[in-house]
Amino acid sequence: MSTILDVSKKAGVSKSTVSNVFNKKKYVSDEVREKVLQAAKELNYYPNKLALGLANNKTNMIGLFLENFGEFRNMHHKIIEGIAIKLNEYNYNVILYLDSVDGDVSPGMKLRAEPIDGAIILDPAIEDSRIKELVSSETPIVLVGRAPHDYSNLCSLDVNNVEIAYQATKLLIEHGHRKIVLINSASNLTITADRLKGYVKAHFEAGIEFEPSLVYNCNNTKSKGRELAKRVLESNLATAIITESDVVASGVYEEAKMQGIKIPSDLSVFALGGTDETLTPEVGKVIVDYKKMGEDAVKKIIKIINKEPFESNTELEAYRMVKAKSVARIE
Amino acid sequence: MSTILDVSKKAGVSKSTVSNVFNKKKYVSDEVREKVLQAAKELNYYPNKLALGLANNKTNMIGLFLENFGEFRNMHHKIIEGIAIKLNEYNYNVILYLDSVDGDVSPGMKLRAEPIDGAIILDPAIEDSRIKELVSSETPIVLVGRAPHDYSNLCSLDVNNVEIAYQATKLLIEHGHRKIVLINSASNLTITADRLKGYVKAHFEAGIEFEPSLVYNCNNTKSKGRELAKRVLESNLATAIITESDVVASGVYEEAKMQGIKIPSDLSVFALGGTDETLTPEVGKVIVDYKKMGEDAVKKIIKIINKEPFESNTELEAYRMVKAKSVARIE
DNA sequence: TTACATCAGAAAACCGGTTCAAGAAAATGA
DNA sequence: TCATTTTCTTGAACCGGTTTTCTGATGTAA
Repeated sequence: MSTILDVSKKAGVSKSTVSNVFNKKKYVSDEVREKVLQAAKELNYYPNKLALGLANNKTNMIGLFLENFGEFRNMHHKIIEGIAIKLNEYNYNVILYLDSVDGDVSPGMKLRAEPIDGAIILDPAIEDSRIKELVSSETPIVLVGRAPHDYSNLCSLDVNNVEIAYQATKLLIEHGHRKIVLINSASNLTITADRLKGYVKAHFEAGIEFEPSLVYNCNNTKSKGRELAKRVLESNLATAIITESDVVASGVYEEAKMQGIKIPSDLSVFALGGTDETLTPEVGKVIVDYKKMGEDAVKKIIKIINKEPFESNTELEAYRMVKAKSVARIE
Repeated sequence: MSTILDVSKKAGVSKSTVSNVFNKKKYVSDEVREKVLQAAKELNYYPNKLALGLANNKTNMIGLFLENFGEFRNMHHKIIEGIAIKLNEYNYNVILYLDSVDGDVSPGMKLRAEPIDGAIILDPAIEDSRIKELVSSETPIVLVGRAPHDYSNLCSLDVNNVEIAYQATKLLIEHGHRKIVLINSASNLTITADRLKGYVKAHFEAGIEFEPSLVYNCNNTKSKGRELAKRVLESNLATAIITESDVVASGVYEEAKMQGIKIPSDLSVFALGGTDETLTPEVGKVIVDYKKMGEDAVKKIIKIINKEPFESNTELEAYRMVKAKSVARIE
């Protein structure tokens, strides 16, 4: 690769002049400009992005942080899609970071001086080392999900998960269910706390005692969902299962089929988060527009970077509830 | 953010000594090392990645290039997933680039001096400006898909799309079909040429004349697939449709439903590429393990970067054919 | 005691850009 | 014609690291 120095030599001018030709910050005579452009063209010159980033303290890169569970979920795919496409419009690129929420950082090894102008963090955890580190390096941050309490000043956007879990639980209770298992998300996430809150609230309002042993945690994978479903179904203690996503719900479906349990006649199922993928019978669920969430996250981070005014906490309406054939009335 | 200079001052040593403490390239006395580590800790110091990249000519970033059609397909999601997770194992990150295949580059504007150690390019086109530019900047490259002819020396990996299209077409011919529409991928892609080749070959072998008007091109989206399906179904000229993906197939399904056309009794459908998403009736298709493709692409690019020996062109077996209920015998 | 390695650490050059202060040449004014 | 301003261009410093070269202090052998 040729450098600005190569161009300047070839054109017989100084580095600064070449820089001025490209950045148009100072007036350069037509004659000199032509020489420089010609030289640049012949040498196939493009300014090195690292050097640009170092000099300008700006990289036009946004970090997207998601935890590495060995597989992505549909939700992640859609958010990545929304973010990447939207960032492209703003002439930014996205860097994916698959970091652990509770990783420890030793000096000089794992680095948090990343070449990014801002960070979008998915699945914020209650104790989240990623947030801690990025805050300490003063990187602009947008959280997709609720902020943990010690960082409630951070910019975030989310659907109202308390409300969603509340509505889902209420729906099942209204259908006569009393033993409702909740297969919640991973226990360290803020969303998990919110969902539990809604679940408990619905029970409380209906005068049903909250039974902690009916609540499980699951790190979002189909196999883990299936494993939990197996335990639940074998113990025969529930008439309904609320799952944290449609992926986990499909694990429940599979396990139910194995055990000859019919949905919804023997068991009702409801998924708290999902995309528009289909199961048979169609599972009742809350469909969230994750692509839009990603797009909105981008709009926010760009505003923060450009120091424009922005709404600190946005509650998205980007979801709708599907009351489908997987929920039956009992008694 | 504190810099190496801040640390060196605080520890009362020179920049180079701090660098040596972290890189362990030269012996530093225990006493001095302790002082430096202490200072670094107090200042919460991490080396700046841009500066590292500039000095070392190595960023540990890989560019993933995909074209921006406004939406990703399942295939893209899975490949991104495989690439991101695998790269993480090698301690690399991935940067997404949503560039146009035929974009033009003006000096100083669009840049191709990206901070990446290598590039993985999806959906290579027959005339592909991304490849051209990256080759000219001597970036290590892996193509996911077949290389265009003028770049046949590039490293690539792909399933055998000629064979897949051939088998699919043959299957339909064996079921008695004579008017088989091919809704192929976008006309500028190498995969499109390969699929057409297989389609033509099967016709030739069966002694059926190839009819160009039965071949359509489609840029991979459901809506475009549906639009084409409408034209095909209204003209009533086919007994079978081969689509380039299950996404397009689902567009065909929707349109068929609208027009009261029954699959497979009125129309057989076969998808050339897809993931394990389900349609009803299950569509006959070739399921490709795109996640594995992504992983293999990573292994290759890492080998190239590390100058280890590697296989230049890999034909993946990461697919299987599903002969499902969407294909019926006619006559 | 002198001669010569050895060694820890400092200083300076470099990676490839931007930017600021300053200088030379041209243009303007008196 | 000379002083002053304006216009264009340059050199040097800077961004934050690494690496090569250099220096001064110590250790060892003759």
